[in-house]
Amino acid sequence: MTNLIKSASQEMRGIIMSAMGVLVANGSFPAEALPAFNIEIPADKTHGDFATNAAMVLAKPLKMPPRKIAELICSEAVLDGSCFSKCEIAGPGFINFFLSQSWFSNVVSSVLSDGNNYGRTSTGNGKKILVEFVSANPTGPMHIGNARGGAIGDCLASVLDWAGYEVAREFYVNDAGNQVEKFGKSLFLRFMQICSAEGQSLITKCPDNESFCQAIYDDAETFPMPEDVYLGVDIIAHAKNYYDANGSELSAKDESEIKTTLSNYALPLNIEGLERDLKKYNITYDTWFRESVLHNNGDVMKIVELLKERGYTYEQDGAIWFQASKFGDDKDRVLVRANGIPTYFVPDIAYHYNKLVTRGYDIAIDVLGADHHGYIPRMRAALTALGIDPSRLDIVIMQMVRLVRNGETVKLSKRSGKAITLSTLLDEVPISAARFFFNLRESNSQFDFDLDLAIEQSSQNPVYYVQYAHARICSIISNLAAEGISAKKLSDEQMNVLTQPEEIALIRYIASLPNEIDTAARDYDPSKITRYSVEIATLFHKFYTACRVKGESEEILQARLSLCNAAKIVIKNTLDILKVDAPEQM
RNA sequence: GCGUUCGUAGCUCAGCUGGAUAGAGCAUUAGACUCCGACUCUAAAGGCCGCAGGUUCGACUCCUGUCGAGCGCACCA
Repeated sequence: MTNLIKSASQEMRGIIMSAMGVLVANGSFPAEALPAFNIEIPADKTHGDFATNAAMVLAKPLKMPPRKIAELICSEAVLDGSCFSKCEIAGPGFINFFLSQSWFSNVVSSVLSDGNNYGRTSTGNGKKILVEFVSANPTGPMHIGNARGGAIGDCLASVLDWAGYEVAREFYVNDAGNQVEKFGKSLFLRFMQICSAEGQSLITKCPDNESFCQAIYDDAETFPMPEDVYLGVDIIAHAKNYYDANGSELSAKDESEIKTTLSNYALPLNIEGLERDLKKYNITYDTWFRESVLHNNGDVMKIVELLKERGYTYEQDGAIWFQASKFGDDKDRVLVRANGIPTYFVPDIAYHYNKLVTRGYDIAIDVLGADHHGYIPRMRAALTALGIDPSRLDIVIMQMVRLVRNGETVKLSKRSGKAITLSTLLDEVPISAARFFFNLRESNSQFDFDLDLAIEQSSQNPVYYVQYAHARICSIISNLAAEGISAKKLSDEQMNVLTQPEEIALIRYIASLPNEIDTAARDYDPSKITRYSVEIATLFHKFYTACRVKGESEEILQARLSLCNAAKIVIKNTLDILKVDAPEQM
């Protein structure tokens, strides 16, 4: 739980505050409330490790030039016994503070003692967060958008865990409602086609299932399908598999029974498939929450009743409406259709009610595709109407992924039967690379997934760059071990020989990991950690070319070996957050 | 039309919720292994931060307008 950047920054604030206290006491500053000032980390390290704009914000109320104020503050700043070695005035009136050598040494020893927990913070204070992501329809395989959602959601959950939240991962299974109806209808139609004379003759022509399914799919004239059903070959395959196992007997039953039977047969298989594919992608969920539960236990209708009781519903054209516009939504929304069936909105409210009230999570996060962003105000409106603080629901929107192959965008369509599935993607692209790639950018920016590039496994994919840094460190350590040299535990004083610019730059960045985790958690942006890992690898590679470990004097060698071990820990920890392998050799 | 996300180097993107001379990677050019892994490193070149106003000591960052792109705007989910 060490965050040396944060504690240094707090120490600096204390120094400035007491300096200003002295100045007020001796009459140099007025006793009135002084404006708030910032402490920041300058991009340019010649401007110190920390800088404050205190003198500049004071200029106006004190009617004094900022540099003059800065001089006064600096003259009263007591650095003895602090982690700072000096402070100076620069530019228009910034006061720049420089960290002492012992601070840097302390960073290395702290990392070594925290080990695989280095970077963890307690910012979340054990708040319970539920992260729901992917939640793909169980009516078909997952596509590339789900792959992005999976990588983002899973890593976001890790980041929050590292930031001290109590995190659970959940998959919401839409195993009820309209799309399941549609699923049953699609299976029914395909099953009847298989049992038809045309289907039977095709079976003799195509003995293996793969070519059979493709043949039916391709021949839309002989085997026509309506617009509003699922057309993918996976549907045909389910129908064919059922047929292979049970024959055509079912086709004599009435339509609704066929639909139910086939749906009950195929849906569990699909859900197992989702679980299997996600596991392959290194994602395991704490819970798989089924929508059907909410229908069966009466929660869905209970929501309608609750909203009615509170007086936020009305009837119009035979439907029951929710006054969403009273709570910031664009317009009112239908809860129960004129035909008596609730819209998807109601079980969704029930689901969020279940998360936040029944199960008592402090915060629920949904990772959703950009095509769902319009749904946020309506869900917040519903929560507000139910007396739940809507800020407890946070939505992470991820923009669409465009798949690029040979420089051309591949049209994504669940219905075409040809969409690239998560499973086939992982056959082509290494899992680590895919996860890393999908977390390289903010979720809220659209990007092109260049299939050729990802498959190529070239060094353009930064995951290899980071992994190489890790392997390189392991190699240094094992080379030294072969000579009988192992790392010793050093005191901070012994570490004070780490003064080269490359060493200092590396240590400084190592020290910022806890901060980085906090901001990634605050912004719900795991891509910050991905970029952090690339940067730490860069700084290590630079250190490596500038500073030798092997062959140096005992004291330098040991200090650098400690630094290598610290860097290794940091790379390993960040890759763990991303669930990317940290290989010892490549 | 309304809402929403976005527009930064030739390309792909950072820029820490207002700070100092706007940063990386790829691509281009020129260099570095008798030495811990060259899957690496050093350097050059590359910019009206979409455009126009405004707010202030100070704007890529905040506000307004405008142009361009993606995504939404069902008694579908």
